Amino acid sequence: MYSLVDAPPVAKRLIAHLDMDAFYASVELLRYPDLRGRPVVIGGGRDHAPEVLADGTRRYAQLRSYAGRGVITTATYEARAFGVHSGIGLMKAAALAPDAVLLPVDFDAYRKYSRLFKAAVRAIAPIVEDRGIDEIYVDISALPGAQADGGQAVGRALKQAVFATTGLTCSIGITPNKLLSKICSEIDKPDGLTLLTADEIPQRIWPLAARKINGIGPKASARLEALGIRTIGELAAASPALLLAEFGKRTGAWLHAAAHGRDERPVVTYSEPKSISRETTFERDLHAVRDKAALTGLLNELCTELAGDLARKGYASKTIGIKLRFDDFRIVTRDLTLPAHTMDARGIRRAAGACLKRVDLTRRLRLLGVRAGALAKIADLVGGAAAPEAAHVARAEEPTARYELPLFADLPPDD
DNA sequence: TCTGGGGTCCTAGGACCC
DNA sequence: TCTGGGGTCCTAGGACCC
Repeated sequence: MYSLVDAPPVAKRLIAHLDMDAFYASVELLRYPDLRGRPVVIGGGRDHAPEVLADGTRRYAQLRSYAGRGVITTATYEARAFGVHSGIGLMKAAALAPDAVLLPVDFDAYRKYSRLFKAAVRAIAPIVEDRGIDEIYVDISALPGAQADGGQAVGRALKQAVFATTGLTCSIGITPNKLLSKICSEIDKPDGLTLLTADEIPQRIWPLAARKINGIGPKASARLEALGIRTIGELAAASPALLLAEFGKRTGAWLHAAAHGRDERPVVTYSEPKSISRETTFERDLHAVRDKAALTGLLNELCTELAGDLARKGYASKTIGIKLRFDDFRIVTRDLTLPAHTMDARGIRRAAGACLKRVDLTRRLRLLGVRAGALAKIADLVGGAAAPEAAHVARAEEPTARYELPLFADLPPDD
């Protein structure tokens, strides 16, 4: 038998969630420091970049001058004071804050700063899980000194390193798991550092809205509200039987565990992509017959871009799908599993065309997308003995001469 | 003048096989 | 003739996240 008294202390998990503050907007402020302190929103197309005047000063586009279908990607905290936030349409935002500055999105710049801040973190704490361009989870359990102060010093060091490398602030939550850390990183935004232990859950987590739990979205929170459950504490107090009856076995059990702050998911440092896609919303709604040429051109473009993405990332796809959004916002998807993996624009285009034929295209379209799923690394496919499917890879060089493009045709006019 | 683009995961039914 | 089930793949839709 082991003696519990003599056993070495078991290291508790300490997980950090690091979230960059108003990331895109903050990157833009590095470039345009004269905008600091002003309401600024990022979004829309390419046509509202600042204009440099003869005297070297810049003239920025104002939100009131925007016309189009874009949404806000990020807003500075000054802009958020007007009630504008990510996700809302720029037209609607213009009504709320007409004088706010509007800047176009520049993903290349954001990706650059994303790489920089993640590298700064990894230099201190190598176990990092990517959660998109502006946030990460970090397992700091085994870092020197972390157990002694619950991660306080490590958290400060991470913030300091991120700021030193990028000039940007972030907010960090440090708790025993990802679920709680995600909640805590938001508590003291911007530039916050929030530590929480399991025994503090009732006082600090339970008063929060159930919607704060990552995974409870608008639908689930509405269903909870219908049950009289608004806070995480009320969710924790709800009978498991009720949750199971309302949400099913899996989701019901998860809701109960989450409300009690239980989450054993590890920090995952690498995962293979499951799908790669391209989609575009048109400037105006298009009709399959009347706008056939435009739609065909856009589809070809999307397929070509998708093939480029696959090639660049080194993947081939066995399941090609399309996504359509109609003028009434209804979304339809179709997909097709191929006999062999492909990475060829023509092969993708052919499969997308076959998918498209299975959709009623009477209504006008707002969005068109193409997706490549069931991915395999090209190296695994064409590689050595461990690649039984090698013979079935459709190469880009393969002739596809017989293929023609009968898309968006053979349809009755709608008016 | 509503509502982007790129993802993941889950559910559920039918086909097909054992 | 009826009854039974498990497992996997494919497809479509939906919730949710950044």
